[in-house]
Amino acid sequence: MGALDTALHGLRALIADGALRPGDRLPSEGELCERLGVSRGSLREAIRMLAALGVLETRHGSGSYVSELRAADLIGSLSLTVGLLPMAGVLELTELRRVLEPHAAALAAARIDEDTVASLDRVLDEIEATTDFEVQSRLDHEFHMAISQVAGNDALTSLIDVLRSRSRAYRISEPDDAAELKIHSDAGHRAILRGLAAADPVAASAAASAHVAYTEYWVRRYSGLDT
Amino acid sequence: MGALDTALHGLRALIADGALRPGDRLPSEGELCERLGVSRGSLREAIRMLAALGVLETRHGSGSYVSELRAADLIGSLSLTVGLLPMAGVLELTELRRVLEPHAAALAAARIDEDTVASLDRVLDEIEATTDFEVQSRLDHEFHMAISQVAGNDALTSLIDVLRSRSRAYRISEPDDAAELKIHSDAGHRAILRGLAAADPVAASAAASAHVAYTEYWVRRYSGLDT
DNA sequence: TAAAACATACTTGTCATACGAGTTTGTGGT
DNA sequence: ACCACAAACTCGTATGACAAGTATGTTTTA
Repeated sequence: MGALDTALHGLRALIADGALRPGDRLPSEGELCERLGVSRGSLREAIRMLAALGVLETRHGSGSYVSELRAADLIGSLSLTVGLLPMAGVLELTELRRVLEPHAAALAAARIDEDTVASLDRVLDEIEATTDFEVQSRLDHEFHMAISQVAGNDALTSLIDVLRSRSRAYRISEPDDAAELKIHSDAGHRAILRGLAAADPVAASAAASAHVAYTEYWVRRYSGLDT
Repeated sequence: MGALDTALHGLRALIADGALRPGDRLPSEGELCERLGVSRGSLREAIRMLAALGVLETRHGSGSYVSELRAADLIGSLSLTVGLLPMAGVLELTELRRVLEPHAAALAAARIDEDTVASLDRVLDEIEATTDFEVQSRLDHEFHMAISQVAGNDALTSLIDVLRSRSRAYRISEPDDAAELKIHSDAGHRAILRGLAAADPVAASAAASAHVAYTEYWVRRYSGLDT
């Protein structure tokens, strides 16, 4: 087994065995090198791998720390890479959204309170009022994230966030298309919010499903992958 | 911006811009160092991060290559870390399974063919016949992965695999509990397969949902987290 | 006494160099 | 045409050195 694997599995074992718990500071690189029997370069490569996966966090001059190991954070580590997926992969992810977002909407409908409904209503007012694409995109993200947060599962929220981040990166170039998209999108948002306000999981779920399906339609159309 | 970030974003940009496509070999480390203006150590740390996330693959003596960038592979990179989640996180993931596995079962019911049904039937025969926990675990995994593969979305299969890998790691210590678990588990598997064989998405989905719920019951019971 | 300023030790960040290990390639011989 | 082999190239690992940032304890100051 190479030095990098030794360091990687050694560090992972320290966490898995409970010798290092969430929030703990790792021993210094020098001490870890001695204990694991690898050079500092190999050790640092292993630390970087775990940091990329959301398990460790390194602070310059202070040390490396075990993260809180929340499921949402580990899932969030995918956000760096989903932006690299080719179009075919984006469609696979959109299919996951077609399952997860309706589920989140259904859960949210059962738990949402009046204040949150009012808050989301104001967000939709803003979206409908503006023509700035950047503002629309930001508020759209805010709307959907708020819903999945109400659903109460942080891992679900993080996963939906990661999946949505890719579709969000595209923008429609044709003015006519953009206008059509906005009309349908605004209507879809209102339908979702009606379901939430009525505490009707079935209605909210159906509206969310239709909303994702409509997104998928545009992704296919602009990627030239419709069959 | 530090040298590591320079290298990381530089490499990512090469892929995002299409200068490097899936399967391509990266320039040698020496050349990349010159081009990006960082030392070899910093460059290697960046390469390791992308490798941990499933974007790059390095072969000793040959070079580093861009992976196929399949959504399933990127999601699979989580498998190294989900094993580190504390129990509370496992329950969050189980809730995701309660959405995804029924969905996969429903899709599979609409697409499965007779040969696959027969194959799964034999797998269940084996599971029911053996008392070896390791064999049961392996066949159980085989059964569930086959179903999600039939569903036809590799990203979904990979995600379910990652989520299941954590629950799979536990084993029931009490003999009486293990026997009870096996009886219910075997019955659950049969119910799922009946739904698939009948090409009945609703039945398959409901059976899969019950199966995951039962798993969650045991996870809660053995983690002391039931409320 | 309390607070601010400072010096010191410690930790991570980066770089340079060297050599071992594995792969690829081209060459020469059969 | 095939095989054997050597050379060149690539990644893997180790070491040493210094810069940059942080934490801590001490000294100075109000």
